[in-house]
Amino acid sequence: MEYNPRDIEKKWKKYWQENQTYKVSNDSDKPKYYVLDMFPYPSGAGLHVGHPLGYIASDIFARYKRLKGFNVLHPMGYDAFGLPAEQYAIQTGVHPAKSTDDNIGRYRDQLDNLGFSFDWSREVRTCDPKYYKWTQWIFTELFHHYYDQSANKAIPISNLVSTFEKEGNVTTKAATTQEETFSAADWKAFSKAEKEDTLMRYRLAYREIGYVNWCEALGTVLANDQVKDGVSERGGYPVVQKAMPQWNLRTTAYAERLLDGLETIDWSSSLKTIQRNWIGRSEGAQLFFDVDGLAEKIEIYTTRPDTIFGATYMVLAPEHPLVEQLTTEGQADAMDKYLSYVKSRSELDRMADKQVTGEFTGAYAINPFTNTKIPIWVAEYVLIGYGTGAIMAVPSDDDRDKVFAEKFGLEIIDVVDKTDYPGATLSDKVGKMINSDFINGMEVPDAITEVCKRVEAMGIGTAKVNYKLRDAGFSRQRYWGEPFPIVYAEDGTAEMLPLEELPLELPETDDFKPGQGGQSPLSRLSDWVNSKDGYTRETDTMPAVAGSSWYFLRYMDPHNDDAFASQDAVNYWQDVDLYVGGSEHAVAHLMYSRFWHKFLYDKGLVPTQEPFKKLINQGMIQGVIEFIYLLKDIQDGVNHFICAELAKKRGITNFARIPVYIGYVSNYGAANSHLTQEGIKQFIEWRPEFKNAKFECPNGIFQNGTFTPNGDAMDSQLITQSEVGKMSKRYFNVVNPDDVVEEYGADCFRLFEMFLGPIQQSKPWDTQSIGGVSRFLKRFWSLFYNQDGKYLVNDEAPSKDELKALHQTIKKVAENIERFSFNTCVSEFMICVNKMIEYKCNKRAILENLVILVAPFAPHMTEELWHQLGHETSVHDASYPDYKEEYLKEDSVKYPISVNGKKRALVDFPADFTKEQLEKEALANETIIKWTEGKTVRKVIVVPNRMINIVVG
RNA sequence: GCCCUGGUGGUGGAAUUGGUAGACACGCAGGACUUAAAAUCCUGUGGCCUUUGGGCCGUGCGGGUUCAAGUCCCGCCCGGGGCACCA
Repeated sequence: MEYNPRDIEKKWKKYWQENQTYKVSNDSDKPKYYVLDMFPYPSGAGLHVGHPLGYIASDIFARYKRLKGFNVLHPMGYDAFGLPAEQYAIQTGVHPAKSTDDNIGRYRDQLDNLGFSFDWSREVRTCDPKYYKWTQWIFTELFHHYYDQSANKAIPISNLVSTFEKEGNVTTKAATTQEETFSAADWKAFSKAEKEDTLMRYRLAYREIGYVNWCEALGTVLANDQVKDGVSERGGYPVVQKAMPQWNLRTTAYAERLLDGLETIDWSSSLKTIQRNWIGRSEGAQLFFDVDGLAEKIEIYTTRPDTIFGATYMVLAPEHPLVEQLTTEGQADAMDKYLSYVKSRSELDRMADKQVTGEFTGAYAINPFTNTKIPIWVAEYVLIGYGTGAIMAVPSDDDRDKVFAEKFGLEIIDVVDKTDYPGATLSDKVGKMINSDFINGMEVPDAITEVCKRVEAMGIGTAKVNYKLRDAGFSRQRYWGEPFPIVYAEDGTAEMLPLEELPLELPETDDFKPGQGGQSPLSRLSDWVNSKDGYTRETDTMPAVAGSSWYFLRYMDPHNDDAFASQDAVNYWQDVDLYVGGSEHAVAHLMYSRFWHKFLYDKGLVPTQEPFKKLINQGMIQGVIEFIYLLKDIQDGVNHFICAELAKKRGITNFARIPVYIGYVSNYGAANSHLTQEGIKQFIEWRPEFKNAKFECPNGIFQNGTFTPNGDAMDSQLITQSEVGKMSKRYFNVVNPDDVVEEYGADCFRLFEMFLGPIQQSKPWDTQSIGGVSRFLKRFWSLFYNQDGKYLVNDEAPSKDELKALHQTIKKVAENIERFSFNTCVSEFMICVNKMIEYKCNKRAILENLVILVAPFAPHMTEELWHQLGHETSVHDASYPDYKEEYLKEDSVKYPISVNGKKRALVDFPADFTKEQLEKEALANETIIKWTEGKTVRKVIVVPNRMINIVVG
């Protein structure tokens, strides 16, 4: 029998499907293990070879765990709501549901082609009403809860209402934007709308006026990344901030727990760091400065209260509400001028060139500790969105304040002596306090504590923790997303739909363009919007992160219509043991998921605080982009392409780089990648506008269908410029895994992707070495069948060497899988198969085990071989072999013997030699004597089973 | 600027706790089989020197610790990613 991957793979895929080999039960005595992939957004481009990298790794791991006796949950689904489908609908009129469904079909075929062990009976799609019913429900639950900082968890809002009825809001410690206090009597006197407004400031899902990027010309609201330099990325139309009521999630309530939780999970340090930076916790003090001659106080936030004696001026953000009031008559003109200058600067300008700018208000504040008058300035380096939008400036201990003070000639008082800390920078919190009254001589950390105490005693402020993390904007003015399960009463108060009325289904429409004034397309559907007597519906929809924030829980019990998942299912599967996905989701998806999960934990609906115990980021597989050079000067109306090599030689730089479909390029990715005549013809057929163009190569010119060589060149060689970059439709460099599978088989594809290198590393796609992996599979097969198709497997007893090679492989492969080093697993297989070929070993006792070891990597081929070995059940239901130490024992050990750290000899010694014997024999070795002769042996280091080092002097 | 990563042959990469640097594969060179090619198999393959015994150098650069450093410490350089007036 010959190794024919096409037939074998087809055969076993069918078998697995018919036998439901990968169906997983929630009812099992085995320990559970949950392996999850980040589910894909089904884009129109389909899967490229980069997508499966992580899926293959997780599939190998899932299959390995299964062989090790675990009940493994390994599901897959689709993140199916999203903007691309909606944009496609606007362009083509194809309903997003239809295009999404088509794309999913295509994805499914591609995934099936690779032999994954997904339990497809558990598939979820975020756009399925049966699924988003529960996305909507969790949202309503967020609405019905507030975050109680005393209990440190989410509590039903009804509890808060009873507290307000009894005590007002003075006793409650909650995550809220409510600043004014009120008594029980006040509360009772509030109107319904006032009460609702107040509660809104406590809810975990709340509505508030927010700002969106409104583009009048496009008639739509744009996402932040669609706005560049104050204009729309597409078309370059002006974009303004437009106020709109928006739903938000109070993510900030969980900031501390989101930060602390990172300590408990096994994620890469870089990922944790990104999340930590994003949360951006800082400890400091919030305090008030009096204004000279005015009743107003300025509230500031500082992480360095210890430096308050060096606070010689204050700065307000240009948008600060007190700016106008504080500006004196004499400064009014100057201030107006400054504020309009600031307005003229876009976000990008401000980031790009950090000029030191500012203007004096004319007013003075009183430093509460020195009681001196200090000037109040306005400057754009202070941001309204962080802290309180105002700072006390300490030019001696803050770089920005220092630069500012130097430019405007403001006083600088040194307050921290850092002479004991050479190398410490200005921002390091170290040093001894000077010029600082009662804290003089204290170390910085002690001084911070001391000043905080004093601030609180004086009643001018409190110690406070601040976060960079912002609440999550949750409204999108789009069609293709989850509708909010909300109706508004005539007085504008929001009411959540009860569970019985969920899901609130997305209404049908065929017009996906934005509605009036940037509203969602849903706003046009007045029958739907005006739901029942005077109530109107929310027309915005949820963002794509909504559905992906909890999908991993739905897989546990995907068809449950009474709960997002049953408590039995959730308690059995608990959490995700291994999560594999790209690091581009480092912030949004992973932060929201953790937040939702913690909320569900507070409600007692999930048993763990963190959803993803271990997370692996797979690297990106990049593509090679092939460019040809088109000269920008058109002569005689003819486009002129020039070989990249010629351009370089002649120093030509005035060209446009035109990406070419990589299928036309010969030696794709190599230094001499080029277009032959055939390639140029294909290119012209693809881009007919270049039909008459001239293609100039060093060896001739191609034009109008013919190649005119200089000299005797047979074919054109238009060198293309190769560049590593994203694999993307727009660079025409997407490689479809189906094509690779067609040529080499899925098993080979899987093995090859793993063999490329460590899973976390990014690398360009290069099939040059796929032949090595393909050869390995054929060699493996050749242990079972010879070239004439004769079955070779026998029942002879394995030799010592064979057993040793096998058990070494068992040990190494298992260890390598456990540490996600899949590339080295493939190497180990190769080493083992090479040895077995050398030993001419066709013994069942060896091969049977080897088949199981390879099964997670090459599931189809091993299934065939397993059945050829006479088994009736699937190899994927076998048990992983245990390695036995006894087979690995060596009679002798090869010792490198070094003299002064340099290896001089390699000698076999019996494995049971003692240290003394080893030392004696090493010193007696002929080669070693040559190096030690005439010198004194000072020391001999013997590490049993490792090496011997002789120190001479 | 700050934080996180990584830097090893012609190439992808290996070396798990400091203990034989370059496993495994690609590529290349030579050979076998063949009329020939493909496929397959075998041998060699870090650089330099060499009297063919071997020697010297070598993991981005410069120092250090150690009997021993790709691995640990200090100071740089370069690539990738994140954050970026965060008080």
